[in-house]
Amino acid sequence: MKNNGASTVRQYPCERCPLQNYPHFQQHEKDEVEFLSGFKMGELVADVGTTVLGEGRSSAHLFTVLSGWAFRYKTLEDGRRQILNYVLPGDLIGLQGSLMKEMQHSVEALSPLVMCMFQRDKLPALFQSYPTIAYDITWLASREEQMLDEILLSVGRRSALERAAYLFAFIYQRAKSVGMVKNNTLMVPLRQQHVADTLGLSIVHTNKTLKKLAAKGALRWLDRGCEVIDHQILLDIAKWQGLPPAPRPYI
Amino acid sequence: MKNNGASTVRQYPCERCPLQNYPHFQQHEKDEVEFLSGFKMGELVADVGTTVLGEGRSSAHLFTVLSGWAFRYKTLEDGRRQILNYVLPGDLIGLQGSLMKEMQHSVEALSPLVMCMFQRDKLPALFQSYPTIAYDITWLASREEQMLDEILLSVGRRSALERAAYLFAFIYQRAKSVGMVKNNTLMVPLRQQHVADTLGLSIVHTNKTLKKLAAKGALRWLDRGCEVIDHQILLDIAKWQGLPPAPRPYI
DNA sequence: CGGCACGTTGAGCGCGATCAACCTCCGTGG
DNA sequence: CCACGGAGGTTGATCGCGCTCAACGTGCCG
Repeated sequence: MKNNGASTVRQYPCERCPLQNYPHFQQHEKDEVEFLSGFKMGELVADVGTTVLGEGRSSAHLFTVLSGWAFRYKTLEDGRRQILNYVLPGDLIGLQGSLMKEMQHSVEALSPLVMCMFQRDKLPALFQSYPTIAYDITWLASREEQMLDEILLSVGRRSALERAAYLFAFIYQRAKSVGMVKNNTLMVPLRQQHVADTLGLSIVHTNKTLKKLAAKGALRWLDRGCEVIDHQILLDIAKWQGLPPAPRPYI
Repeated sequence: MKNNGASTVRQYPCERCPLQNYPHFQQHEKDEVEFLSGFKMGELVADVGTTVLGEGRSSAHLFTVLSGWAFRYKTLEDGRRQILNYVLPGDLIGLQGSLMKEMQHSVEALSPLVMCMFQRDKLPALFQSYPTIAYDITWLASREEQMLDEILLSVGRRSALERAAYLFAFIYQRAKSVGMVKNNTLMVPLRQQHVADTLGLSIVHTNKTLKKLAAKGALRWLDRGCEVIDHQILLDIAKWQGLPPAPRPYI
């Protein structure tokens, strides 16, 4: 929950954007890259625990994550927290804050986070001059909505075990598409409290549910975070067929 | 769940779009209205129970609801259903299907539904020629995401009673902004099964929860659907401050 | 008239919450 | 160097919200 664990640098020019390396991502035309170079203000680096964007604040910026993990969440007045979704490389954050008056959710870093920072004011100009990029932004907003649909289905209608299995299967697939899976294994930098707040469960019951998943050989809980070992078991438990593999844009 | 309860007509020219009448909506410039006139293919009228858009199908169209109620939902393989959100006049449906390969959720009419139908193919042209409308579409997508965030928080972290109260307070506010509230009272055309599938509860428990809300004087359950009487009580029970009132676009 | 959709109510059960210890690890300060 | 405290994880006991089962009521439609 730190607020000052952030600093700005400029290390990656858009022509050598690290996101280019993933086959899942659609590449930009030369003129688009040029425009984006001007749209980009620099990079923001955030430590673990830093609140990148805060509910109620009006965000002056729009970000694309270049590397690292984060999560979006909301809280009720009495402190109950719901994690809405996780943020991985290539994901856009702060769009709501750029379009509406203010953010209605917060974003916190789960690992050291490198973000590409854009100027909110220039968004209308982007829509004017680069309709293909505007289309991509809309696509990304629509994808976020689609993910939320799935998550809501899960929280509303799956049992605790199914829900947990879905969560890790979902994260696994997304992480795989950005090269984070090594040897069919993925390290997920979550505390059990994060898992609980994602699934809408108590910590105690989350702990017991994770033990069951571990007993089935799907994952292993470690010192800090957990390791997804068997993706297929998770899919089976969650009765989920997985994400449709499709190329996706980024900005 | 009918599939054929739909027919097309063309009754409202865009210059006399019925949505113009609501002060909540931002009006279009003349040239935008002209373009939208060409983008619009006609109107689609659907009966109660008609599946307007189906999960897995690729939708050839994009719609704006002109009048009536509908809901978006997803189901698990074994039939468990989760209602994701409700669709009211001014809301856009089918955007996911227009941007991605296929729809990942279904939409069903809750009342006779009149929709303005647009051609999916022309969406890129819209982005090319009318960036302000493109911006509005992105705004609407972002608003849907924002609503889902709230709903997910509710399903994940609120008790049954709070959740039910939130649902009706939320619907009340949205309906009010499109002139559906008369005498501080709103008729909601839902069965208890819809409420249950929205809240992630069983029908039996939903029934008991609604009785409690009725006992507190917040609403009244009728033959077909229910009547929201006291909005403030709902807000109090849900511990919710309500939606920030803001002008919104439509297309 | 039967059949169906929808709502209502009570009984009992179980999933997941809460309470309460206790553990290990680790960073901090004496 | 150790003492201490806090964060995170583990485990058992008990509670209770919400589920399931079951029966019955009502109004509507064929």
